[in-house]
Amino acid sequence: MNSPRRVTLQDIATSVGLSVNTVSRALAGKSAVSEETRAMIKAEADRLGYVPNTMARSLVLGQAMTIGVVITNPSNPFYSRMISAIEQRGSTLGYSVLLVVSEENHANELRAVESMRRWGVDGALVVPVQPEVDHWRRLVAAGTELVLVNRDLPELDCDLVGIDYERGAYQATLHLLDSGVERMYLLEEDLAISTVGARMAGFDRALTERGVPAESVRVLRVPTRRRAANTLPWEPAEAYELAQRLVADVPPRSGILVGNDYFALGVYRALTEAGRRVGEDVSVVGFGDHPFSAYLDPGLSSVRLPAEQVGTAAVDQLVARIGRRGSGAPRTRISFPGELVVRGSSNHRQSTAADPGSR
Amino acid sequence: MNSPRRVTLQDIATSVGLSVNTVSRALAGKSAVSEETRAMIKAEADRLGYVPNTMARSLVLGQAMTIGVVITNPSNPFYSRMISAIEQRGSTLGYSVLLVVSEENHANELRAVESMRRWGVDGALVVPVQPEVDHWRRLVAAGTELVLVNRDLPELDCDLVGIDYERGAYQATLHLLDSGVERMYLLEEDLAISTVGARMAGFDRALTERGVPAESVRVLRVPTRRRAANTLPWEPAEAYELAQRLVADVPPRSGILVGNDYFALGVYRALTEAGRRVGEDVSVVGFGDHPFSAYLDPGLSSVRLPAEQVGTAAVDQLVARIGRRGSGAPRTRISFPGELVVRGSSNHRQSTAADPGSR
DNA sequence: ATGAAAGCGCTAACAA
DNA sequence: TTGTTAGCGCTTTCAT
Repeated sequence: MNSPRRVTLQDIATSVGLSVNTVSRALAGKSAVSEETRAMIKAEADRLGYVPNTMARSLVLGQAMTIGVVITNPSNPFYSRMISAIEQRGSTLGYSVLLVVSEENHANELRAVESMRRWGVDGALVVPVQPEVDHWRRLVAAGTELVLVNRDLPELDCDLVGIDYERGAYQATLHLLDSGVERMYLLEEDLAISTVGARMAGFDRALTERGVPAESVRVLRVPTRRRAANTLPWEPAEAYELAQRLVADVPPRSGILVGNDYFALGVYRALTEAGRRVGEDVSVVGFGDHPFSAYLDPGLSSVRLPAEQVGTAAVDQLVARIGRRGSGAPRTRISFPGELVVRGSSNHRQSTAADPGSR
Repeated sequence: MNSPRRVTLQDIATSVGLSVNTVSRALAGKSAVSEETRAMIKAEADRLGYVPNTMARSLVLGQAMTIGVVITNPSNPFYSRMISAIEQRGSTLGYSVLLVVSEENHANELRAVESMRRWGVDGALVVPVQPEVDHWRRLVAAGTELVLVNRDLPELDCDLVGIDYERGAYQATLHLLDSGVERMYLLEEDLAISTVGARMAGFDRALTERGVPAESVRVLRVPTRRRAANTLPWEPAEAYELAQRLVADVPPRSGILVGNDYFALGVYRALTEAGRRVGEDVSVVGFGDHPFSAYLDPGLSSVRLPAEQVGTAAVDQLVARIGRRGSGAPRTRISFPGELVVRGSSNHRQSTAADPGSR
């Protein structure tokens, strides 16, 4: 009933009548062991069910073989897909993943830093909550390699792997204007993060380029207060309420760009309830191409974000950093393009819904 | 530039001119230290920026202070919410989370077991992929406490924390029949997992209870093959294709119960394209109450699943087990009820959409 | 090719 | 109250 003590190198050594050292080298595939002894030792290790103790190994080697992952909100499909990719890529490279969820909460980030330091993780992949950087600096100062993911922290001098939101927003805005939109709205998250700024910049650039007058443009921030402990920070409900108030103002030939597809849900409902038809007199484009977006009616045009690529590249970047520990290599910034997927919500010319197979 | 070596107990000891042991006890809050020395040591620890080395601590204590979490697919909102809850609850109780993502893939589960054993995690929270249990047995035999989450493994004698899907399906089916449905369809995942079986059982129970003739009932399995590496295992696309073929057959006053809300997306589209109106001549009810479900048009009725409660309870159960290590306490099974949320998709009597605020 | 010894950073038993 | 010793399981000198 009671679980037997874990098998150690010592157990194997005793069993085969050799020293711990030899067993260690045999199992590690080092050279200085005769092939027959090695085979013998391996067989015995198997027989006893030996599993190396990572903690002991890490302690002596001084490397944890672990990367810390600090995510704000796994319920965001973008992050959940990223987590999968990170974990898979990490394990391929021999790293385990220590996960901390910040829930957009600073206190949890402090907790994360604490945890990373205690474990002595080799590096951390971080989606930061706030512009504040002190705690991250502390982590870096302690010798942990840090790679920011998706959100940038200008004050922090370290690698970033993310998305080119500026360009994504630029293209999406152009697309809306090209499809005949005359008035533009931008609904954005009310968070002080780089992604929002980038999208706003791209939005502005497109408008300027096309000479859209300022009075035809409105930027609105969707409150991100939480309704309850278990709700998403980006509630469609918030966008819905905001859009409800907006709807009366929104003339035909309007375009609404929203910072994430959840917001589009609220906008759809507000418009539908007001008797407006999305994709006909009002166009909507979102960000993220969430799993549901292709299946809304009409299908939601959205900027698809390559979450897996970001996750994989982030791990690669981090592991590369770990490899050349504290070499002071200049910081790298990788950004992947989003891909605008056009569907019925912004397709004035053709009124049919987009092919769902296209997602 | 180069990161300084980590501060150890030894460093503090040298600095204050005491032994490592005293420093250890002072910092651990043990009794046998005078209050002034303790204060002095603590101050020095702070000054030097001491952070305890968890690995060293775990190695000597023989407990990893870590729980392994094996999840099939974080992109499922149910699991992503659960992951958050698990991580938060775990950290409250002093446990870190080592995450492995199986992606519904057996090979990844084997990898997970390997990883858990190497790290010597104190316990693991597992959403199993397959009925096969050998590898889990191995993990348990190695002394790791195991709690199954959401999906049961009848052959494995260990704790389970999940959802009462049988009852959820039973109630959802009764609800459909009560709203005037005469023909019933069940679209289920094509996976050999307990949740599917439970929902089918609940479905059958309701039908039997109401005396619905067998010829008025059809159960269909939605293929779960993956279209590409980055797609969800539960593609709305699969449900869509299946529903397309089904639509011609589906008479008015039909009810469709689907195993998860993603499937409902495909069903909605198929019905809409065929000119059928969801919630009028065909009712649909899903499972999971995903974030988008309240915002579909009409709102999707769905059985809400308390993911956070499941996650929290699972951690509590696991930690309790860890506390009474190998005491051979009989296995526990906790299941939380789902809550049917009725919206426009199954509300024949009232044709208006449900209040979106209700989610 | 193999073994002995030392030590990673920490805690626990036992002395003093 | 404090210090000494030993050891968690492993790897890495340095001998042999």
